[in-house]
Amino acid sequence: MTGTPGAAERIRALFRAHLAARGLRMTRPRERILEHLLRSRRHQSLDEIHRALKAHGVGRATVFRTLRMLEECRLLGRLTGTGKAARFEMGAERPHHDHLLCVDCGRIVEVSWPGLEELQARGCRRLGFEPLWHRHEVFGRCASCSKGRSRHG
Amino acid sequence: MTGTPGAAERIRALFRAHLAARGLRMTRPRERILEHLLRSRRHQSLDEIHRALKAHGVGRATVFRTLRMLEECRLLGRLTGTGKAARFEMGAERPHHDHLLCVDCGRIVEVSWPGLEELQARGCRRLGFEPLWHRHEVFGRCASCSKGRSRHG
DNA sequence: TTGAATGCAAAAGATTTGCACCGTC
DNA sequence: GACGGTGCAAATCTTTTGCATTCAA
Repeated sequence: MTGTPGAAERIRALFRAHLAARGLRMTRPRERILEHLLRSRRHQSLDEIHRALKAHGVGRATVFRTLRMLEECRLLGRLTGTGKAARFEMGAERPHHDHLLCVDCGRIVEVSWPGLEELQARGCRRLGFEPLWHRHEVFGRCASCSKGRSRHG
Repeated sequence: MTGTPGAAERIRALFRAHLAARGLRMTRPRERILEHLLRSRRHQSLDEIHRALKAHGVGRATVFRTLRMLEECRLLGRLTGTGKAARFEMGAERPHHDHLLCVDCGRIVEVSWPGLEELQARGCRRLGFEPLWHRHEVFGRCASCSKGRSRHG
């Protein structure tokens, strides 16, 4: 689910390194959360992740705190979307990756626009702004919803 | 505070039209909220706007509902930022307008990158995605915070 | 006069923390 | 034993709604 093979290993390693670097431990619940994120579909909310794991005795607070950690080391990205609860996705560290969100059906399409990233980087540089990460969400209608609309008015 | 002179008139007119179009009324509180947004600094939270107007008897719910209306007719934009409460700004209808948010000092810089918008439009078109609006927030360090950092380590 | 609009207060949601107990080094 | 980790439940913070009353057309 994270694209290139080996990406998962890399993410596991990076998270372990992040933990080790500050004297923290890789525990069973943390492992479960990470594995769940690596194997299941993207863009889940905290609540969905918790529901999927509570049968294994993983608490909401632990999910919350683990997600925060993963965000801190930039392995996890957060989407605001149109709704209220934030949604998460692994692999936010890979570059050139934005989102198109369909306001009709809720579908989320991921896009890579390297030219755009470059432009952004250049623009920041010109202002002396040091970019760390970004959030780029385009709201609109996906191909099929757009089609359905123009047909029916 | 909205840039070009005449922009305020235009926004007032558009809001009135939006209300009229659905049989709603321009009332005193709504006017006050709109005027406040037009004259004061951008990027205020619902709470800040309410605090500024409650002395005039404008309630929190009214601010909330009016902001929602302004968002609906795309006269108001919403920033998610890093914190919890959303921040708002008038004039989101003008194109080519993104945000750089300094994670150290909280400063928000507005930028216009027409090339970027164009690239985005082209990319959407290629996918049959019909863009309606977007949110583009770059998190990082502004020039002065960045400078301070490299000096001190 | 009539239906929309308002402010208040409370509900509903989402996020975050305190704490007593558990597990690992 | 010390210290981090955990789940639960409660606290906090934000967003949203119900309702009796007021107001604009």
